[in-house]
Formats: sequence, structure tokens, C-alpha cells
Amino acid sequence: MAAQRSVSTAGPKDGAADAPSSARGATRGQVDTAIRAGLLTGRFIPGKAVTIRGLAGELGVSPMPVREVLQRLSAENALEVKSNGRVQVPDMTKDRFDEVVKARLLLEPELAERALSNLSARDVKVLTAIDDDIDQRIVNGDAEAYMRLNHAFHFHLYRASNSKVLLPLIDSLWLQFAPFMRTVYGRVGTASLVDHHKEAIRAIEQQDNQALRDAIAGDIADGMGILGNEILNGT
Amino acid sequence: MAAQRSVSTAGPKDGAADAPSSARGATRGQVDTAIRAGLLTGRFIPGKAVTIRGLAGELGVSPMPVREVLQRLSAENALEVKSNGRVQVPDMTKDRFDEVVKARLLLEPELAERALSNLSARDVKVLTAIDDDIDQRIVNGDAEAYMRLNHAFHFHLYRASNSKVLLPLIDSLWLQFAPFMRTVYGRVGTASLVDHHKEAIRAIEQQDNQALRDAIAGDIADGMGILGNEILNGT
DNA sequence: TAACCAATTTTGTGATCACAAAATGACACG
DNA sequence: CGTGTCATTTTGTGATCACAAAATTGGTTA
Repeated sequence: MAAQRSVSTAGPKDGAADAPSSARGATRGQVDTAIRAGLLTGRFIPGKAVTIRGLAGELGVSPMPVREVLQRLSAENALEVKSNGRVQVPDMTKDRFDEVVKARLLLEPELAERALSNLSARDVKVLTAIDDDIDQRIVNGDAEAYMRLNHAFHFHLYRASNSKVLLPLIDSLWLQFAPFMRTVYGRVGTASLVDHHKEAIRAIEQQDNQALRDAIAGDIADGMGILGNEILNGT
Repeated sequence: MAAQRSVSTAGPKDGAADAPSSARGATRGQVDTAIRAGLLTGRFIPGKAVTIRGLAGELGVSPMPVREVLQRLSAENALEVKSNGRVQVPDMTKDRFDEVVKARLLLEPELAERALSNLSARDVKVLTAIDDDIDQRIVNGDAEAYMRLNHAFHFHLYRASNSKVLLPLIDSLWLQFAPFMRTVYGRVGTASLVDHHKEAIRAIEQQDNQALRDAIAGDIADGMGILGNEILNGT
């Protein structure tokens, strides 16, 4: 129920959303969402080079829109252009990781607070459904689905803030740690995963500002804490 | 016929500190720094469309690298691609402005703190020189120079943190409010400008963490406060 | 004068090309 | 078995083209 993959809707609704299917940047939009989704679910391995022609072939488009999207994602620090022009998913280092955690802890509770008053009972239902789905995926060990749903949970919440500044910043952060997250789950599995989603949902129901901030902060601290331990073993 | 490889137009004009002139993305780097500098000093007017071929002509390059840079800057929310494909400097709204201020107040003191221990006496001299220059420009009413130097002051400080995550986020924020800042200075002049740079320098000399955070936060609050008042009158 | 419409120009987009630099592989030599 | 060297292939980059959509212009009419 999350990704509206518009296949049949002929309505040329603009919306300026993620992927306009018949607007001016149609192909670029498709390529962008495809690669973004790939990054967020860990289908790209850090350190592995990603080639323009390769992606263009996979997606069945010309190299041109891929070039632009790769530049775009590089500007968001989701990808890295090395000095020889090759583009790759950046390797995670301890310093980078600590900065990402710090930035998430500063920005995400703030955005959650701004979203709180806009969240309705319908949103609570959506979030609960996503969270229930997450619990299923964790026991099943489906890491890719877990990452997609966890992202959906957080961003359904954040999007309610109607933010045009903070949200893109957080978007950039998620794109940066997601690929690394995936490699860790590949090593340690999904069994040890914990989250504070239920506390967040309860806080929303009660419109409790501080409780929501604490739930988000706790969710970040715990979730990233698991990753943080692994980074020391890996390198 | 075609395939005329540019024989003469490939003048190896180096000098850009940020963009290597003989590396793989030479022209793109030049275009990028040029447009970025233009945005930070307010040479682009919000709402005014910026065309690929136009910029390519001004910079004496083919449309190709300009296209990529424009996509890049759009991904950083420094530019905005409208539904018809046109690219323009986004208009500033009150909501957007409030978010930028909030994000700056959250991130920049943090980055200043991380930079503090890396700042030497030589950095103090550099910052002092920049600040003295700023005072000159304010009385002279040179808004463009002021903006360039104010940016130089803050980012010389922040760059000392060696940050690879927070710094790009702050970069994006500056690109977003700078063009709007320029239009305000064009209306009210630079006489009323105040900053907390000297307090920041003193805090660095004394390695006083909290004092530096306060100075940066105060600098942001005061500087953006002036802009904040104007946004209500303008629209 | 203001509003409407058709012709013209401008603009973004996707595709393809040519070229240089880099990566890759093959192979001889120590 | 390792190592350096050379040919081949891959890859990013900048340029150009063709096309559709959008903006602009110019003229006409009410």
C-alpha cells in the first residue's frame, strides 16, 4: 500500500511527486526512483562501482537520464564520484557513521514534532499496518523488505510535516547509511532487530510531543547502535 | 558534417581551487563552482528562470556539463525544476525560511564544536582577516562581497571539522537562503548588518566550547532575524 | 484598448557519437 | 610463481542532433 506504482492511471496529474510518469522528466523520474529504491533496500554494495551504461542497460533506457540521476545522487552524497570518474556507493567509516547518527538525532525528532499535529487517526492505522508488517518480516529474515518498510514507516511520519527543507536533508542521510545497513544485516541477520515504533504510535495517538521525540530518538539510537558495533569488527 | 572536435575552445584555464582543471570532470567542475558562487553571492534572482543554453553560452561550454550541474544543484534544493522542466531559483516562503533557520541552529553549532579542537592560531588569523574585511564591506555597502566573505568566514570554520556528512547538509542550506538574502540586502542595504564573528573568534582563542556554540547560534539568530522580518513585508 | 489565436522561436529531453583515460586481460620474461 | 608490459575493452565526458512541449511574438478581431 505504500508505493503507488502508477501503471494505468492515465491522469497526467502533475503533483511534482517522485515519479511523474508522463511529464517532462518521465524517464529520468523512473530511473531516479529505481536507483533510489535500490540504494534504500541495499541492492548496491558499498565500494562496488556502478556504471552508467550498465544501469542504462538494466533499466532499458539510454545512458543520458542515468548520467543525470547519478550526478543528482552524488550531490546528495548517496553516491561518490571518484577522481577517475567512476561512481560508487561510498564506503562507511566510523567518522562518517558517527556524523550520520548525530545528524539523525538532531533532525529527525524535530521533524517528527512538526509532523505530530498533522497526524490523524488514519495515519495511525497506516503506521500500525506497516509496523505489523515489519514484525512479520523480521522473523522471516527478509532484510530487504524490512528496510523498505522501516523507511516507509519513518517517512510516512516525516512527510506529514510538509517539510521542504528538513525532509530532503534526512532523505540524504538515509541514502547514506542504508547500503551499509544492508551489508550488516547480511552478516548478522534480522533477528536482533529492535525498534521503538509502537512507542511512537502510542505517542501519536496521545499527541504527546516529548514522548514522540523520545521514541524516534530511541529508535535511532538503538537501530544505529547495532550497526555501530559492527563497523568496528568489519574494519 | 559534424564531429568537429573542439580544437581551440578547450582553453586550459585553470585557477579554480576546488575544481581540478585536468582531471576527469574538468569542465563540469568549473561550471559547478561558477554557478555555486553565483548563487552564494546572489547573482541569480529567485523566481527567474535559468536556462541551460543560456548558462552554457555565458560560460563558453556545451550544454552538457551545465545540464548535469543543474540537476546536481536541484538535488541539493538550491534550484527547483518546475513541472514544465524549467529550472529556477526557488522563491522563499515563510515556512521554508523558518525551516532553514531551525536547521541552521541545529547543525551549525554542532559542526563548530567539532571544528574547535582542530582550529589553530593560524586559523584565528585567517578568520580575523576575513572579519576585518567584512567590516569594511559593510560600511561600503558592497553586498556581494559581504556575502562572499561571510560565507568564507563560516565555512573556513566548519571545514576544520573535516566533516563529510554535516558539512554538505549545511552547504545545501546556505545555497537555499543565499539568493533570498541578496534580494533583501538590495532593499534594505548592508548598514544594519550585525554579526557575532568577534565573539566566535574569542571563543576559539580560548577553546571555549559553549561560547563558540553561543556565538554561532547568536550569529544565525540575529542575521536571519533581519531577513525574517523582511519576508513578511515583501509578500 | 484588450483579448484571442496562429506562427515562430526557445527550451528541455533523450539519444547517439567520438575521443581520451582508465580498467582489464593476455602473455612473455625473470 | 610472481611481475612487468602491451593490446583490447570498458567507461566517463563533452558535443551534437532531433523532437516535442512550452514560451514568445505578432497580428487580427471584437
